[in-house]
Amino acid sequence: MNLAKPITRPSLHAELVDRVRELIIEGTLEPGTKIPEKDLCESFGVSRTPMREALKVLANEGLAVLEPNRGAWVSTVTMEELEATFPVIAALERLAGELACAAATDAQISEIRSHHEDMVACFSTRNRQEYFRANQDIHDGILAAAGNEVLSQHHKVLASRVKRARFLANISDERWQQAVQEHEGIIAALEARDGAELGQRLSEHLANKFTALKARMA
Amino acid sequence: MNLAKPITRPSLHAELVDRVRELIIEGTLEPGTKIPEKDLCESFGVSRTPMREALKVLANEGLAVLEPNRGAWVSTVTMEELEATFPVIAALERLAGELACAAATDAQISEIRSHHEDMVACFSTRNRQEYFRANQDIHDGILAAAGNEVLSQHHKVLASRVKRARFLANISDERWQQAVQEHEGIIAALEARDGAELGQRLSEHLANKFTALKARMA
DNA sequence: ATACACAATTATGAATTCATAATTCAGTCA
DNA sequence: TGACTGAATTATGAATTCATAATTGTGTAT
Repeated sequence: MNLAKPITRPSLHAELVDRVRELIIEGTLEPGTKIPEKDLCESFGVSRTPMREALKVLANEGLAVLEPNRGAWVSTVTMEELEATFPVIAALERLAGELACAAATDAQISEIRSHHEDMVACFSTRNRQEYFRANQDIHDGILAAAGNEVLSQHHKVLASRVKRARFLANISDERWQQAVQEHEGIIAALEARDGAELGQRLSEHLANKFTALKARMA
Repeated sequence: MNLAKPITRPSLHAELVDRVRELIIEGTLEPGTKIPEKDLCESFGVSRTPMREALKVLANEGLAVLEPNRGAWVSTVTMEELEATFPVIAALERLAGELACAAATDAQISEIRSHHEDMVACFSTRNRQEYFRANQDIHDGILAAAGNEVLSQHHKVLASRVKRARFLANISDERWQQAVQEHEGIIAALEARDGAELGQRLSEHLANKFTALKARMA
């Protein structure tokens, strides 16, 4: 018999990991600030036990820092951390590009193209918010098309640490234009299913993004 | 005043994460078996709270699987997981090779060479145990020489998931010989500080290792 | 006022307790 | 014997409690 899927209630701590992670990534909990354990417990209507379990997991992912006897803090985003993180993301995206060219379905590729076209439209109206969403959809789409769950997981963790850097959005129009052009090349390589080329372009795209960021900071 | 470092007692859960992780990696806790929460608590002389916090972290790393209301289990090592994991490790080692060639000190390089020579000696006497240790020292050394903490962390998590596959040790003598030769090339590229070459060789080394493993399994 | 000492308060780490779900086991019936 | 039922036991998830560390607040002396 196989009438229905087994009922699985997600545990509190797993739910909290996702919810609090979101609060950190989208910036409601700001880098460098204390994570108000008690307040969060009250907001979510749970006791301290599952919340503290969740904070340990988030600390392991690098989004929180636990100070002995002083509680949990949202980790800061330092230039040194970004300097170390970008190349790793680039390496993973390079692999994702190579795998995606081999494994993507035509439907996946055309879906990625449609995100690309959305993104270009957002660029023409300089709609930053929606541009970033479309941009992320493209990169997520390539990861998904690569069909490697381990790769996706690690990329997600690393991307979450970078995304919190609000100043990333503070891009010059010149660099913005360049980024859109790089994306044209990325889409072209994907549609040609040229894995080496796509990997190369994705890697360079990340490197350029970081170079621009550093220039902007200095 | 700066007479001494502040005293920091590691929290129980952090200590437990490391200790239980070791039990899983070295195989005392076998893949697919139940993690005896109560017994572990008694062995370590702690209550269930910090142990359960540790298990959540290990589950997040992929070493354990939590089944709702049924406790924690050591995750199994499937061929599908290895198939997904090896390319990611290869991508990270490729990056490590590139960075190491640029950043390694001469002392680090000569230390890696000495591990290499140990390894060759172990090969000549077919000492599997020590060979694997020396082999790991080489790869860890390259990661350390790369000087990228984010890279090291993610490599460590992925490597820990693979290391538990006991059958990895079950290598043919032919493949073993080939692996030693590949290592010669790796050391040569490192000493020449040819990053692209080293990255390429490390990546291929991993790919060959996995190909040999698959052949052995089939 | 300002710096300090010390009590009161609060937050944290970890053990314990409690309700509930899963498992084991004895007893019953075919 | 072997499958089923339901009580007893055990394990799990989560709340609560408790000891201790950190912080805050108040009074005192300079």
